[in-house]
Amino acid sequence: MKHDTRFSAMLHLLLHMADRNQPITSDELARYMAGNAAAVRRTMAGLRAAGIVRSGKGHGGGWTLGRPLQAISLADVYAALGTPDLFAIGIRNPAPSCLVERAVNASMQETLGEAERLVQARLQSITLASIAAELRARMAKLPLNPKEPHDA
Amino acid sequence: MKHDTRFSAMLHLLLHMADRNQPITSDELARYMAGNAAAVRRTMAGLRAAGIVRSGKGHGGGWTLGRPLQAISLADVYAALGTPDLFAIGIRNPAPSCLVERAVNASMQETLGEAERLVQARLQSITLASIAAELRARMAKLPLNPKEPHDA
DNA sequence: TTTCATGTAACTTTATATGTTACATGATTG
DNA sequence: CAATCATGTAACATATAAAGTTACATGAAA
Repeated sequence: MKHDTRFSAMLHLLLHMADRNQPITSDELARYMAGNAAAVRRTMAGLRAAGIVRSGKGHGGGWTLGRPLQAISLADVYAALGTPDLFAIGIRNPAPSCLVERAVNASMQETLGEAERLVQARLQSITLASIAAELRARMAKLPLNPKEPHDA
Repeated sequence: MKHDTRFSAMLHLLLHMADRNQPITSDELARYMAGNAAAVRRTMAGLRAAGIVRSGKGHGGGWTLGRPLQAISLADVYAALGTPDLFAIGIRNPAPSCLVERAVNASMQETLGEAERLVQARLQSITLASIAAELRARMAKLPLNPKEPHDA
């Protein structure tokens, strides 16, 4: 089954936007994710509606963050995308009259529901700032590069 | 995103097979799940390879359970289907050179991985016998009622 | 007024489960 | 043995949704 990669892509782009004081155009964002500018605008539209990003037209236009990284949880981003289906598997008939099938549905829904709540709780607890912090920690461990002094 | 309903469908069919001493034909199973006999055979093929079901040709042929309900965990069934993708969402680029994207991937994989382990543990702990037991408990609560037909 | 960039609609492409058709294989029964 | 039944499997069609693509209108900046 084909994956929905919008969530992953948006997180990536948001972090790049945070790294920049200037607005970034859809074209440049599309290059970051090896994708298409129209698709960027289409997907980002939900984030704009949620106040996560802002967009500007014309010269000097493009996309900027709508609020600081620590005020954007992964759950915010996920919800802004319309809360896409989390699972690739699902029940075949949601309202069967067959009691056997109802029992199967109940069992699956219990398990998947619990997993979904776990994911939701995790997404709420992680902000873009957390990921940025982890990113900085990783970069500190890399071999010397011109920008950073050596560390432990 | 379209759901993969094979897991749900197979659980349903397996429980019906347990209710019957006789083999059930693909045609009848297809009616249970409002589906197609060839699709039943195709999907059930994996379960047969795993020893969960047996099939017989010709007169009196059809599908029977390969072992008792308590010896079939939901994880067995899931694995027999080829361990289909659990999540509808995924990372856009599994091996990016961009460090930002790597950090995003790591974060998502951590969360989804944990949820997947939870689901896997649950599926291992639930057997078809557990579901059948819950089903019997539900039926005991119903008003007395002669047999009901199945729906489509 | 020219240029740049978004906003959005419409269409195409792609991937995958599922539906469908067809026929070979093999088992049972008369 | 021959007819019938049911699976085994291949091949192709369909449906759906993300993602790619194209086109053009809108609006802002220089």
